[in-house]
Amino acid sequence: MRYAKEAGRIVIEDPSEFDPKHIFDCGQAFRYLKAGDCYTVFAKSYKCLLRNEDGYAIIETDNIDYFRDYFDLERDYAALKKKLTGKYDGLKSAVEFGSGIRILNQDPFETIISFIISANNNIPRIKGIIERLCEGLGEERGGYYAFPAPERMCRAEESFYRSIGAGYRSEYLVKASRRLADADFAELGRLSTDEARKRLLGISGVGPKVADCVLLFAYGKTDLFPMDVWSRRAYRDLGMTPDGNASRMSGRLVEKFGDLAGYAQQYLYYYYRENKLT
DNA sequence: CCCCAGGTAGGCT
DNA sequence: AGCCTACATGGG
Repeated sequence: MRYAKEAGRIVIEDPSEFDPKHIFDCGQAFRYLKAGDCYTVFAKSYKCLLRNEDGYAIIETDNIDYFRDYFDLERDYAALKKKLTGKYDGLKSAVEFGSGIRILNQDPFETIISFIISANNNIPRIKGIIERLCEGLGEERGGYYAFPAPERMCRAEESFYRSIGAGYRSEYLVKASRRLADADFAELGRLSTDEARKRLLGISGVGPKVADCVLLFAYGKTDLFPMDVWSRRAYRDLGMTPDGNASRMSGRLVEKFGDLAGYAQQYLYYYYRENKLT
């Protein structure tokens, strides 16, 4: 995608491949504030502002290199969408609807913890819990808080996680952060999707769905298809027969879409959830 | 009162 | 392996 780096900001000339609403309303990240068409985004210990200016999309930040990678700016989403809609039926309206989506490259630890919290929960609550988690344990960064490091989270007690509203997931958060306190997150990313998934499934609170979300939203693995209630609803529209087993359905979709499966899932998820299609 | 939300763990067969 | 249920919490 074409963009220009300037002092303290990135200017995206063709915002048809970059729409903050699509990027953040598609449920891959939870730490952002919306004010009109302006977004404030927090990731790891960094912050950026997204806004429109004369038809340009602007990313304002002190950490240009971090957010260039975070927003996956080197990838050609126009080509990717063309491939998806050209090769497969039943994706056209979903891809058009979420045309400005980008799959983020998020911090692995933050993503694991965030999606443990996401289990059997709704997005406004997830956002609130994560916000209180950062306020309680994150480093103060001048007006906002970083996402807490594993070494800090593993020193907090279960009662703290209860107090911020994490409910029964509090026990998972304690166990997971202890497990991850000395983890090599980069090494996990060098494994195959299946090997990395196996490792993630060993973490308390991480099941198949959370593992796939972490692999997709933090490690850029796209030969996977996280199954949830909305993707399930999309299934029959792809001309396939749901058999009730999420693992098998996911597997068949990966066979169908290959390395584009993760992208296909994200367009479908956003389209079906946003339009409340059943 | 009910049902639902980007599911998972533990127990049972 | 696969199926079942409890699980905190808040909103509709």
